[in-house]
Amino acid sequence: MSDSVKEKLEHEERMRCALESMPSEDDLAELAARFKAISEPSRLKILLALSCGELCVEHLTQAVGGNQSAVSHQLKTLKDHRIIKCRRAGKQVIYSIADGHILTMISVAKEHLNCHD
Amino acid sequence: MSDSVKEKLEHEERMRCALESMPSEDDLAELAARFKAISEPSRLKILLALSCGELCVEHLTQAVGGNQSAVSHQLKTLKDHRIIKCRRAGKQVIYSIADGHILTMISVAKEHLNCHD
DNA sequence: TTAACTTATGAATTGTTATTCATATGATAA
DNA sequence: TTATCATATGAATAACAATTCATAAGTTAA
Repeated sequence: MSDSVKEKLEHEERMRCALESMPSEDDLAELAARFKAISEPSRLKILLALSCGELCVEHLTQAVGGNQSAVSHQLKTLKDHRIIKCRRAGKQVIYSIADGHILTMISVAKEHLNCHD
Repeated sequence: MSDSVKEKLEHEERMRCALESMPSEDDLAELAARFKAISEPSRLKILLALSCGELCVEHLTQAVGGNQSAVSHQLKTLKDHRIIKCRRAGKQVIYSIADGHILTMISVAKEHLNCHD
């Protein structure tokens, strides 16, 4: 079999893989929305801060250096997409990273920074 | 030491961690921009397709089911952020995932889908 | 139950990003 | 060198998201 024919077969095999393993439009939209929730500097800052452990809104506001209202909106966005979760402790609401997958993402992202580029 | 005092100290320790480990504004902006590049349904679709192996533009266009121009713009965005890379093979340009970190991200994302939520 | 504190929300403005269409560029083969 | 195929780009419109300000809602202590 010639190289170019082999290559063509390989490409077809990959296309099959790509088409078969493609998630549904709904799953895809949700996944994309979750990435988008992470992909905003202030919200990413919040997540990096939370990767050290749970924090209340006031502390998060200090950590990201914004104003309280903005941070609260950002927290809502992250919570709506189940990137973070929260619990109440008296007057305060304490936020934390929702699950291990998200933490892995944030860690990989951090690594990426410390890598070289 | 009372529990509430212990907790307060813990929070202060976390704040220190959060503030100290926070990347520079530039790094943060770049990281966020890279997440944003991933966080669009068509671009995510492209990346999921490429996680099966390299593909040319025409095949990618079929895989994401869009039009050629749109896909090309999306590829440019991904390439500009070094999420994907490309090589030319005759008339065709063949795209692939840029590095292992990105592939890990995509894999974690896929897992997340197959998990339960 | 009122005052003080912490967090959340709605609405408006402003800023960003995606998609489309038309066309340009780059590569090959006749 | 021209015709054809594959991909890229610019400019415009259309869709979306972020930030701010004002204010509301929950929680505690006096």
